Amino acid sequence: MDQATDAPTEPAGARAKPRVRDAEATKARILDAAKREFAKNGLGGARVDVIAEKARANKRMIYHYFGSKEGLFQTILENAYVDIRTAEQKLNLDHLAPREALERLVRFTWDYYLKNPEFITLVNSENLHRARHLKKSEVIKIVSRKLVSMVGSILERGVASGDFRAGIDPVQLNITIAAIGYYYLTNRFTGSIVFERDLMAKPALEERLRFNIDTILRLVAA
Amino acid sequence: MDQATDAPTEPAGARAKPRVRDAEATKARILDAAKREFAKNGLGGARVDVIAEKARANKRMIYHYFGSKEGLFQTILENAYVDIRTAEQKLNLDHLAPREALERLVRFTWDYYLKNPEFITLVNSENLHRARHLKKSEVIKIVSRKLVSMVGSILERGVASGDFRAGIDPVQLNITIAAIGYYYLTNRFTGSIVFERDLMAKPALEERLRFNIDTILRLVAA
DNA sequence: TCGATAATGCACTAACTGGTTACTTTTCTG
DNA sequence: CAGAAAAGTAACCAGTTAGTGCATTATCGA
Repeated sequence: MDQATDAPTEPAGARAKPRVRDAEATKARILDAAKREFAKNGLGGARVDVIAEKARANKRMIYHYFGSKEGLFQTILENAYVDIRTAEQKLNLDHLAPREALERLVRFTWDYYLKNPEFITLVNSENLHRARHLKKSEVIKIVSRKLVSMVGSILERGVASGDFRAGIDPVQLNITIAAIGYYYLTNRFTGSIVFERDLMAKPALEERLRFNIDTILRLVAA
Repeated sequence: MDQATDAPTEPAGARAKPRVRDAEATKARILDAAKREFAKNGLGGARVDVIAEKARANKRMIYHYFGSKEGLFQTILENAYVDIRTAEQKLNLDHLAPREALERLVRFTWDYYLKNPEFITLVNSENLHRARHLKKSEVIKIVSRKLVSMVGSILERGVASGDFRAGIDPVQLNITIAAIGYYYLTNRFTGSIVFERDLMAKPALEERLRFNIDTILRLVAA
């Protein structure tokens, strides 16, 4: 998706000819534009014409490559999940002390949501549609299992080292780690009104991250 | 909204004449139908014609009473917030021991989300629209302050009694209590796929509530 | 009982929406 | 270099959408 495809109008360094037509680049531009549009307006609110325009592509191309608006959404959603799960795996937490590993995971989850706000909105949109698209995906389950087992092994190591208490369900912990960051950020607009403070101000964000790390460490502490 | 208005075609007990025309009842039916539709499909996805039909009212009535689709949404959103905040105030937690009071609040929040799933979806929809409608509301701030001060006083009492540690921000605690329930329920569809278990099965719900109470009590414990 | 007012219904529209048909242009292969 | 295949375009379509103009009907106070 973010491969180094040349802009279609300028010549590449290696290739002599400028590719005026570049299927991969067009596809990538469509996916990028669509991710933004779906994130901004949801599946129902996003407009195919707008996506085509922002992708500097013809609407027909969207139907050529992705079949339908929903097909496009499904691709983007699947990519979004694979992206975050891949990034998590790269954290390499196995060689860290259990408490340190858990803190890193909480911090990563928070930072990822902050830097990729479209992930949250896409997931929200998918849940509004009762996970209709995700149901069809097989790759989701595979990458998700890795996350659960990752948290599971941190918990195990923590129990063995005496840092964590026993009997904690990795899935519940996983959900909680996601929840305390996700909720804060997805509801940042209503939250800022309800609590009468700018939840997205830098000090507020830093305070929340500290609070979240604290919450999780207290939750697992022996 | 849920006042005992007579169905427009049947005679009331006290009133002799059947009110063929009943502005309040029509309004109430529109609000009820709209709440369901907006919750099911979001602001963008909801259809005014469908709302009118389900409310057994003419579409013209919606524009007569609420001005626009967005005006209708705003009314429903405001009502939704007032409803939950009112229910919270009725909990009367002041005379309970701090730990007991906090557990009750976590339990109430969870139960409320479970019984009123449309609240979550309405809030999600409003955040997709950057709280455009909530911004215009004044009553929201008033009812929200009561919630924050309620949690604040539980915390104070807990610190005084030696049950809770000092220095916890009531707003952060509030957000966390909401988050651990809200996230689980709003993402129940994708969550059930990602974690390969039915998150809405009765034992799963009970387990989650127990886990959430535990999370909050450990978070505040001295 | 009458007339003002509020409630209601029908038919309409202008703009939009996802999706398609028919066509042109570029690229690649033998 | 021919011509097939792939990439790309513009105009269009049928169905939908929020919103309205206007006539009608019920209610209620005087």
